[in-house]
This record gives sequence, C-alpha cells and structure tokens, in this order.
Amino acid sequence: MKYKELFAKKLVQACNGVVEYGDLIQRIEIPKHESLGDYAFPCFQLAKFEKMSPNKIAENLASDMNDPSFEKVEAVGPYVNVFLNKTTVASDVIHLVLSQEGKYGSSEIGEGGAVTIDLSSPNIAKPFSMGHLRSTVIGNALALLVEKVGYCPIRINHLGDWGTQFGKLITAYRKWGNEQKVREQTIKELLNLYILFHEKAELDPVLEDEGRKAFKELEQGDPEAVRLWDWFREESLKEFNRIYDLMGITFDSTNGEAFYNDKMQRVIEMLEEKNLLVESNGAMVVDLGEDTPPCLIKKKDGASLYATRDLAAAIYRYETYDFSQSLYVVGNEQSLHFKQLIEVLKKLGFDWADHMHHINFGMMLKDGKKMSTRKGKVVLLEEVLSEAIELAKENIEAKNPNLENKSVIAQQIGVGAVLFHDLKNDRRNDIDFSLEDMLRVEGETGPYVQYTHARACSILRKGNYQKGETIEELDEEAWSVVTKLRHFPNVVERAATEYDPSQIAKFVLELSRAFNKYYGQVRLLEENSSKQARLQLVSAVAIVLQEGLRLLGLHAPKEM
RNA sequence: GUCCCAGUAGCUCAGCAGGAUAGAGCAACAGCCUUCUAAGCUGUGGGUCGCAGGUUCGAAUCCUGCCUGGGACACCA
Repeated sequence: MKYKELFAKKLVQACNGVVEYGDLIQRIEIPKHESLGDYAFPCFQLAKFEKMSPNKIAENLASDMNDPSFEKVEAVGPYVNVFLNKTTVASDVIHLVLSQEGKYGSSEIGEGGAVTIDLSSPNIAKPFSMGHLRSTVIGNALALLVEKVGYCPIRINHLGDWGTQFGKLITAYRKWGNEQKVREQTIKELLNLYILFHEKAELDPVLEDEGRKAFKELEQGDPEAVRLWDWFREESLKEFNRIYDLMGITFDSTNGEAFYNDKMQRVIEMLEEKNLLVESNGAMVVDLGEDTPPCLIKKKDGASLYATRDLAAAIYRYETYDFSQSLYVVGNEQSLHFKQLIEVLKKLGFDWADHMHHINFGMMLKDGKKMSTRKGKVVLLEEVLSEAIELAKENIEAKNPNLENKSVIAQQIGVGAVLFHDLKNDRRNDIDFSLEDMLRVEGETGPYVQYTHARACSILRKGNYQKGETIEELDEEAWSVVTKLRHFPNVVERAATEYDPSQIAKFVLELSRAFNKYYGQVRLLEENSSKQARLQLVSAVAIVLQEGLRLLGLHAPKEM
C-alpha cells in the first residue's frame, strides 16, 4: 500500500519542496487514536525553517492538500492528520488479500539467498527440556519468516552429541549403569546417571578427570566408548522426533557437534598458519585483545572444545550452503561465545563472518532461577505439551462436542497455546516458567487467535461466501480491521529483518481483537446489501490470520 | 571486579529510528448467550514509566551517574 508515500509526496508539494521527501516520510507517524486519522505529520521541525508556529504550518499544509485517496486532511494543533478514503482503501486492501491469499505480505527482499538457522540443538542423552523449546520455536518461526521475505531457510539441528559430558556419562554408565534399565527407559535412566555423576563428583573431584579421560577416548575412536555413544544418540533421537512431530517441525540437517569431529584439525591448521594460536596455561587459545577474553581452542590434554567445533561448523556451513546469513538461535548466556567465534573467524580473514548473527533469547527460569539439568531441575516439554493437549480436549468436549477430528484439533490447539506463549513476547526477555500461563487459552493466547479464525471460517460457511464480488461500501466499524490488514506486509518485513517473531504474534492478536470487536458490533450474516462486502472482509481476515499463525508455526483449524 | 541485558498498572508484558490524553492481557468488580462458536464482547477501578541529573520546543523513549535483579567472564556447552 502506497498511502504513506502518497502523503509524503503531497507534503513535499504543499511545502514547495522546502523539505525533502526522505525527511518527510520518516516523520510521518500513525496516530495513537483512530479518531485522529490514519497518518499524521508533526510540524514542529518545519517551524524552525519557516518563521511560523507549527499550528499555522499545519493549517497551511492541510488546506493545500487533497487527493481522491484522502477522505479528509485536517490540521489538529501542530499536526496534519490524514483520513484515508475508507471505501477505496478497503476495496483495494481486501481485493489484494483475496487475490494473493497466502502470498499476501510476501516479498523478495531475500533474493533467494540461503539462510542457515542453527536451532533447537538439544543435548543427546538428556530429556528435551523447556529450555530447548525456546530455540526450537523461535528458530522455526524465523525460518518461516525469512522464507516469507524471499530467503531460502536451512534448518540445522546442531545436536549436542559431543563433548566432555559424554565422557562423564560413559564414566557414570561404566560405574553404576545397568544395561537392562537403560534399554527400558533410555533417557530417564541416562539422566539419572548424569545427575548421579554430578552428585558424586562434588564429593570426589577425581571423577571429573575420569570423565574427561573417557571423552578423550571417545574422541580418539575407542570402540567401546563409541558403541555406548552411538546407542545413547540413537535412543535420544527417537525421543526427540516424537516431540518434533507433535510440533510439526522438520530439519534440513541434523549434523550435530560430532559431525565436525574430523573437521577441526583443519581449523587448527588454519589458525596455526596465521599464527593466531598461542599457548596459555597449557591450553591453546586465540588472543582477542583487551576487550574480549581469549577464545579457548584446545584443552591441556589436547581435546577439543565447543569453540573449536563451532568454528569448523561455521566454515562448513559457509562452504556447503554459501549462506547470505547464518543465524544461531541460542540463549543469551552464550553471547560471549558467539562474539569470540565471529572475531576469530574475522582474524582468519573470513569476511562472511559479518553475516553471522547470534539470535539470542532469554532464559526459561524456574522460580526466578536458572534450571539445571545437573541437579535434575528440569521441566519436560513433552509433559507440558500433553497437558496442553489434554486441556484442549476437555474444552472441546465442553464447548463443541460434535466437532470432527477432535484429537487432531486438540493437538493443534494445545501445541498452539504452548508455542504462542513462547513467541508473543520479545525473545530477549527471560520467561519464568508457569504451567498455568502456558496452558491459558483466553486473552492474549494462541487459542484466542485460533478461535477467532475458526469463527471467521464459520461465518463464511454459513453465509455461502462467494468470491469475486466488488465492494461498494463497508461498515464504519470495519475500518480498524481493514487498517490492520493493510499493515500486515510491513509487519512481516519488520519481523523478518529484526528477527522478531513476536511482532507477528502481536499483530495476529491485534487483528483478532479488532475482528472480534467488529463481530460483536455488527450482525455479519444479516441479509442486506452489505453482506457480500462483509463476507469478503471476513475472508480476508481468515486468510491473514491463518498466514500469521502459520508464520509462527501454528495451525489454524477451521472449526474448534 | 569487568562486560551485557532488564526495571512501565497487583501480576505478565506492549510502547523505546523523541512528538498529541502512557496501552493490552490476566486478576477484581459490574453487565451481555431464544439470533453468526461466550476459547468471545462491553464497562469500572488501578501508573511518581527504578532514582537523580542532562540534551531538546517536546523524553517511558536519547546521554551520564546511581540503585535493584539476572546473566556472562579458561580448559562445560
């Protein structure tokens, strides 16, 4: 929609080019209150150029301006307020949505460039906790968003399947493990062993050394260690896939940390070649100057570290995918790590490191504190999802017992509640875990938006909606709905360029609120001359809600 | 100690490329289902925008300092 641009052009004309178009369009704002119009231009700055009061300037500008797209232009104090022509605009917007359907809001900003997205990345042999939910859900939404604006997303599940923790686990298994028990309940039993290890290690620090030694064996290919590792990995993946299926998330690659095991030597050689590797307290590090702590590359015992593997992974991704951007959806607490990673890559001469972005997010806290796997203080995602689905089922039984496909829809709603709860706020905020909040279905929630969509669909079914009618006139009450629909492409663009799915979440909430209000004020199915125009608006709302929900990874059932 | 992030209504949060009366949801209270799904809508009460300075015609928004909370800071990831 070009109405803002049109307003800016008219302003340039009205002030005889005293101020440039670029300056003007930047200052145009959307008034806080609908009663003040659709766009506003504050005249304070102009008052400095001309020797006139802002109020006077606003009056002059307003009187000089008219266009068929503008219903009214008026000066209110120091502002020029524009009211768009509702009939024209509503007709334009609704037709655009109805003709483009799911493509409405799409763009080609990305020019087909590849965007690798490192997301989810749970640790093998540990339960899939609420903490990993955030990375999974945010990463998936970003993949969908980035695709919407013309990039080609590549979802990489960088499994935590390597590292000293496996040495610890292998050590624990050798000491206290019971094969039978592990076969029966792999993850649960492995978690018990992991917790046990840390309990014992507090009393007997020698265990830590044993754990490190076991990892070293694994890294060097010791057959027995590798056998255990393979087994743990296999079983864990089975469990993770069950959860990913539930959430409808797939990956383009599940190359975890282990995949880079044979690619690290090359990185170390590159670092040596550039004389970047220095010895420090027995370890090998890259010095990053005063402001940044050095990046550890190799431990005293020669074993690799997280940074080493991530360097190899970054290079591998660049060489494999030739990405235009590389995103890492990883918690706040790893900010320093990514800063170091990017700096080391730059020291290696890789300019593309500038296109790597740490998409940080806040932690999932429990009672205001960090959850710790080591102490067994984790909330299991699968349990939360099951509860949410169960609750959705109960709601359906109570409210719409004749619904078909109850269990499918209950799953879509239950999962929707959990995902939306994670996405609706700025990703950088910490979230204190609250099952109650997560299961909520009223107010600012996923099910509220889904419900609104289902209601719109219901109207369309009952009203025998036909495509292709023209819009003569629409209710006054519909204007805020039309305005929301009109803004959708801008919201998509902003959400994508700022890596911020919450903007989509907020948008679908606002659209839902506007639509529900309209729905409450106007009897949409009343037989009169407005009916077809109304149904077209309802159809446009349903399309945009569905697309907004899709971008967040939620389903939009037609009935619920 | 150094660095990063946050502090807005009882609670959870929007708003923060400076602009017109600071907005939602939840919770509380009061209404609305013989008519389109009440997972909804309407109304009421509730705010020194952490504190103190500064920049500006104008600051919740930008700058500085302080307070409070959280996180990171070498062989975990």
